[in-house]
Order: sequence, then C-alpha cells, then structure tokens
Amino acid sequence: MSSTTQKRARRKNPAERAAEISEAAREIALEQGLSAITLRNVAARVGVASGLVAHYQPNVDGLVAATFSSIVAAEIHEVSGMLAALPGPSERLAFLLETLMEGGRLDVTAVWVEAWTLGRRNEALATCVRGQMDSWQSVLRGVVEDGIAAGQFETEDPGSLAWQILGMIDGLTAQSLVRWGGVSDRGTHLARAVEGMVGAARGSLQPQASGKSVS
Amino acid sequence: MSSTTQKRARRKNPAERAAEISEAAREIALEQGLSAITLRNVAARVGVASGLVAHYQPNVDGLVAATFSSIVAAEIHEVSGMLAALPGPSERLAFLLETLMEGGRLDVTAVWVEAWTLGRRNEALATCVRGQMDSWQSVLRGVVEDGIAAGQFETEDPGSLAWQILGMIDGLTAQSLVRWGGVSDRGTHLARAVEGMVGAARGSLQPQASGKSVS
DNA sequence: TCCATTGTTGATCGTATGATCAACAATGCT
DNA sequence: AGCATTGTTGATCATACGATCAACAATGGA
Repeated sequence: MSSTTQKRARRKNPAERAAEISEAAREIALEQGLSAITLRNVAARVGVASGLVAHYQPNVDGLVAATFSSIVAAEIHEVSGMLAALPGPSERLAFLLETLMEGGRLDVTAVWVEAWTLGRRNEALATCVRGQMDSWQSVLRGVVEDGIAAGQFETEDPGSLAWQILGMIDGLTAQSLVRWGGVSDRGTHLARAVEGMVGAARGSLQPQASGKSVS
Repeated sequence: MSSTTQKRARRKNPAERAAEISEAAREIALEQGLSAITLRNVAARVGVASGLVAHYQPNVDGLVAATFSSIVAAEIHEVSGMLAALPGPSERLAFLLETLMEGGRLDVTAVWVEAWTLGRRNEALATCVRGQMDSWQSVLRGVVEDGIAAGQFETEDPGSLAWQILGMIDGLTAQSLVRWGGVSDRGTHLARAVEGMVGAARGSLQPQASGKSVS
C-alpha cells in the first residue's frame, strides 16, 4: 500500500518534471481534447499536486497553446520525414493525401478543430495555430513547387494552391470526426480533385491499391 | 428610472417567452459562440431571472443543440430558396460555391466548427450536427443529380461527391476563420476543383465577375 | 550534523457553471 | 372583491475552474 499509493511525489529536477507535465498535457489533449487540459487534471495524471503544475506553467492558456504546438509539430515533423524518403513530387503529394485522409489521426484532427474554436479566446493558442498552419502550408507548397520544377505539376500560384489543398483536407478529416460512413471514396475523390488543381496527369495521385490486392 | 430599469419582467405567455429565449440563445451563439449559451447569459439578454430560462429549457445541452439546429436550418432554408430561383444545375452549383465561400457567414462557420467539438460531450448536439450535415448534403446532392440528368455533370456517385464538396467548403471556410489572408483565389480554385470532380466544363462554375467590372 | 536550497503540498480565494425550489406576484375568472 | 392559476424570482447547492501562497520536506553541500 505504501508503494502503490504514494503520499508525496518523488522529488525531481525541474527539467524532468516540466517534461512530465508537458507529456501529461499531451496525452490528455489527444484523449479528451484541449479543453480537458486543467491544472487538476494534469496534476492528477502526473501524480502531483495541482499547485505544482501551476508552478511550472504559470497560466493554463500557455500550456494549452504549447501542447497544441507540440502535438502538431510532431506530426508535421514525422510526415515530412516520410516525404523526404519518396522519389518525386507526385509520389510525395499522393502520399500526403493518402496519409492525412487515412483516418488513423482522428485524435490530432480533433485537436485541430478544437484549437480553431479555442483560439478565439486564447490569444497564445491562436498564434500557435497560425504558426502551425503556416508550417503545413510550407511543406505542401514545397512539394508543389518541386512538382512544377520537375514539370509534373502546373499552377500559377503554388502558395495559394497549397492553402487550398490544406483546407480541403482539414474539412474532410473534420467531417470524418463526426460522421464515419457516408463517403466511400474519400481518398479517390480528393486525389482526383487535386490532380485537376495541380494539373497532374489523371490517376497520378490516386492512392495506389498496392500491397494487398484482395478484398 | 422606473421605466428603464424594470424590476420584474413583464408576464408573457409561454410560447412568447420561449421564443424570446430561443432568439436570445441564437444571438449569443452567433456573437460569442455556442459555449457562451449559459443560463445566466441568456437570462440577462432576455432581461429575466436565470431560473426562468431553466424553467423553459430544463437542460442547457438541449438549448445548445436546438440553437445550433435553428441557426443552421435557417441558413439551409435561405440558401436553398435562392437556389430554386436559378435556371439550371450549373448556375446553382456555382452560386452555392460562391455564396458559402464568400466570407459573410463567418459567424455561422464558427458555430459549425464549435459544434463539431462540443458534440463530443453533448450527445443531443451531436445528433443535430449529423442531421444538419445530412440536410446540406441532400441539397447539394440534389443539385448534382439534376446536373447529371441535364447532361451537364458526370459522376458515378452523386451522394459521395456531395459529401466531398461539402467537406472542402467546410475546411476552407473554417480556415478563413483563423486566417484571412494567404489565399487569394479561394473561390476560383475551389470552382476549378469542383469542375474537375463533377466533370463540368472548365469555367462553367467560376464565380462570374458580373456586375461591377471595374477595379 | 546542521542548514540553506528548492521542489512540493494542500488549503484557500474568487469566479463561474447547471440545477433546484419555495416563495412571490400578475392575471383573469367567478 | 375574492381567489385559483401560473408565470416569475432569487437564493441556494454542488461542482469545477485558475490562481495564489504559506508551510512543508527532500536534498546535498559545508
């Protein structure tokens, strides 16, 4: 009993404790949403008094904003790492569409959607949201520009187009947050639409039904 | 003084009072968001005790859900009324894209986005959200099917396509909630994408730079 | 061993929420 | 005028939030 229920938390150095708190906030956000990030909630998960969380994060709005950035930045970093391993712009764009639409990132999508709303009353969060949107747009724009340089894509304004594609992805994934069924060929439709927008060859961005060809 | 500051609210019949409360909730939602719908907040706007609001709306979740439905249903009704006045499917689809992307409905967009998040913890709201999404999809699907019948559009699955277009619109308008600049030709890009998706002629869905041709 | 440093606690304050309900008062019928 | 009906009040309860801070205790150097 004395080992399972700890009366007082083990004393740790600030960096370690701060990391624990950030990680707890991250988990809470992914499981229950950004608005579940609460002094008491985070404290309970770390196994620590609420005051300690407040000590490391003087205001909760900041913690929420930082947590949002942490989650999204990690995703961007991960995805763009995968992008780098692909041979050319067409493959990268196709991979992007397929990956982001796949449905395995609903938790991150929920965080995005909630951040859009919370940003109205949390200025720090709003700034982070804009920053991360810029990051995503930058990644996507890079792919489009590479495609243009390689002669595979054609568009006048890669930046604007990148925003457009991002918006479409956001809307469609947000939709899947509420309604799973209904849309059958989500990926296919989007790929077709984007092909038209970037002037790529028909089918060049379709998610390849690679690997498993059965059922 | 006795006329400006009323000590006790005028006695009204239930239907009238209920309508007042609904209207107040509607205004609050559009101005401050769905989460600002509060017993005391609504009561203050109506000029009434908080208990009275609770009397008419036994639980707040229900009021939030009803308010969402009211706002969105009104918009759908309004827009589909305008659609009926247009000559053909191409004009209707173009009008839809133009109207919904125009930026004059940011308040409604904010309500949508917040509803997606709040629906996670408000089951009644979640049901309403799904219902209104169905309504929108139904309107859009109707336009697409008409277009197919008229030989102007071509697609295998109008229902799925309608979902797709809706998702794109949602994402792009939500984006404009946070970031105004950045995208120049929002409407044009989207129109081009949709043209590709429905197999319509290039330019047939472009927002006509009608009326004012200067500057 | 003593003690200064510093990580940690938990109570406390002010505020806000939804919900409940006995008391009140306006209304209109008899 | 008297009275039952019913729309309305406002205090109250339980809960949850962010924030603050004096007190506490673990740690490691002197």
